[in-house]
Amino acid sequence: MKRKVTLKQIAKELDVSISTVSKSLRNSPEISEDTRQKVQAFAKLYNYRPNNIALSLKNKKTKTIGIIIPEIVHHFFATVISGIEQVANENGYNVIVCLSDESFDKEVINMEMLANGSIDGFIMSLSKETQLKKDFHHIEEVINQGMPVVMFDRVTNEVLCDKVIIDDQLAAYEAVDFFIKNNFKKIGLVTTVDYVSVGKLRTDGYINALKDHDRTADDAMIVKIEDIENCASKIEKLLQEQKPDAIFAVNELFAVTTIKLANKMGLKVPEDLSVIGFTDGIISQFSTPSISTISQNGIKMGGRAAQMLIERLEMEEENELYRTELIETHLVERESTPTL
Amino acid sequence: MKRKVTLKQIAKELDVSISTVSKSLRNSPEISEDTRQKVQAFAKLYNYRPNNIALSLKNKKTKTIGIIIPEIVHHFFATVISGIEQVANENGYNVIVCLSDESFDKEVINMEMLANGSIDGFIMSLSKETQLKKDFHHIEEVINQGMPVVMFDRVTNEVLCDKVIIDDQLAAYEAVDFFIKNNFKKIGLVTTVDYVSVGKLRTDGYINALKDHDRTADDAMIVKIEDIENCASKIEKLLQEQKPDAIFAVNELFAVTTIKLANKMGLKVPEDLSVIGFTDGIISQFSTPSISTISQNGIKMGGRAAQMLIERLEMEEENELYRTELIETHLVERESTPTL
DNA sequence: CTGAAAGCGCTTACAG
DNA sequence: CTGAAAGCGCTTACAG
Repeated sequence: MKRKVTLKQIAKELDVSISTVSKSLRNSPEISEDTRQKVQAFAKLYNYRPNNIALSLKNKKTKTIGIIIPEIVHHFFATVISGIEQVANENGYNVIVCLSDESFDKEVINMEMLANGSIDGFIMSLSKETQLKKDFHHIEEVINQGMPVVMFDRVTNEVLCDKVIIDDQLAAYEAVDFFIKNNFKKIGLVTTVDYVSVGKLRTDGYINALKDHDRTADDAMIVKIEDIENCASKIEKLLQEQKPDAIFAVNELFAVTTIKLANKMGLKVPEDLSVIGFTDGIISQFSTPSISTISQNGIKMGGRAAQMLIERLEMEEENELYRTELIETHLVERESTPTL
Repeated sequence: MKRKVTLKQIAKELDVSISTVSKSLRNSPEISEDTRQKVQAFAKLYNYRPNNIALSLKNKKTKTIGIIIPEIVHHFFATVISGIEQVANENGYNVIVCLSDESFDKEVINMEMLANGSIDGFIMSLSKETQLKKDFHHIEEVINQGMPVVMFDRVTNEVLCDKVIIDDQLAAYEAVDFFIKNNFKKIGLVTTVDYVSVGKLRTDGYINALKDHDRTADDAMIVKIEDIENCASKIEKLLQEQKPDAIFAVNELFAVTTIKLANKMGLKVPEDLSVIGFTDGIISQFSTPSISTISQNGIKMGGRAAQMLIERLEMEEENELYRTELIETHLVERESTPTL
């Protein structure tokens, strides 16, 4: 076992000072060609690499980004991480990932843990519980300490910081508009409870689309789901009692569940019922029928979030001007909507 | 903006030494009740938190685990991370995630980056390219420097370290055995190229199961896929020319693709063709028909890997005795196999 | 051209 | 009971 070698050890072996070794390795012109070469050769031989932790302490920069997301076993969040990773790596940053499990307390604990010097800035998406409580002290505090935060997807207006989102309302509007333009009469909505920010926005988009076409949104056509585990009965009821000819679902899981339930009831998709989901994930692609959906490019979102954070980290002066970037979406037509 | 406060600042404010502050906060009995209280009150007021980086440098422990995986946009790996996270957090560790993107070079770079003091140990699964090249120097080196490594899923015998895997061969054997016992005659295999370790083992399991029942594995019944993008034609050919009544696929994607192709050819699953996949992921659960599969509990795998790593990190003396743990698997019967 | 000193933020053995 | 010193591994302004 050969432990990692330090400047100190090299200095001792070569009988020079630590400063000399350090400068030699950084190619300082202060040092004579001769010793520089000697030191570099030795360092190479022993495979010297500077200790990241020491550098972090010295520079007061860790070159690592903290990511806090509700869940990782969720295709969308996984793609976002992937996007962040890529841009981070290109810029010499690493990422440290913490999961809140949709819990406010875990979100707080994780943020505090990382905020104590482990990272340079955060990229995060709020947990459901945080959105419900509307308590953002932990985030405000971190920002107040001068640590930049970029929020994505599940964001809040109550915190001033950079954000990257899609236009959830518009995207939902377009999905419903598609149904209306194609002569669907009874358009149902399967959405989340209102405190989930993106769910609420998509619900608003649905309602607005109907309004703009002189239809009123009928509460009976709207199912709001709190807990994915127990969504079946509510959706079934909607299908049975209202007999919609189209359903807009605010995520993949709701969409695929709707299709499965429809199948069980003897309804064919898309012949008897058309379905549009949200988030172009693995389920939409591979289920049968494949599901038409609003694309939500997680890779791009993550990439933009990382760029925004890194820009802010490497900015000369502080800048109180925060941006909110929109990632464009579009409707991906697949088998769950008819080809017209 | 109130920057994070340090011991030094507290010491100055309170007109005591840094040592006194440090000891007070750690409740050292060396310090008088009086000053201890004073210091603690002040620290609380200013929300003092020790700097992780400074602690890491001092203790030569970062309390963070490095994870290197081929991809994160892959349900199985996401569940493993989730499992690691949980156990890590319970033990006061954070995780830093790097993706190799199936590339040898990225795997090497990421490992070197993290090995320079950023983490205490690795949990990793080999990239395809690494498995193809069979070059494990980067891993050997890290281990030689005294940094423990735990490999999971895609492992190699050529590196001595702790490992956590499933019995891929046995699991595949059981899937094929299920087919044989239920009187399927023409059992096809959709697998990866041989250099992917888990693919090869599953292929072996398939072959052994047939042999043990006095059947010979017919090469024409086996499709080995290099690149998921171009697998369709090969699978189609198998279905058309060999007319199998059952297919064992070594992952979800192969399984769902097989089913979709079969559907396109007018074959019904499970009536005309039974399919068993591998990895109990989101696709198997939500596709129509839902897919029978060998479960592969990623949460548990990740959890065990984290436990093994943490145990080794917190062990008193070095221990050259490495363990390989098996996570049990079982066949999850769903709609893609007939209920008998 | 080389090296001693100070410092990043902390801990702890030791002196007073 | 308190504090100065040394040290984790590094960098850099400064002295010689």
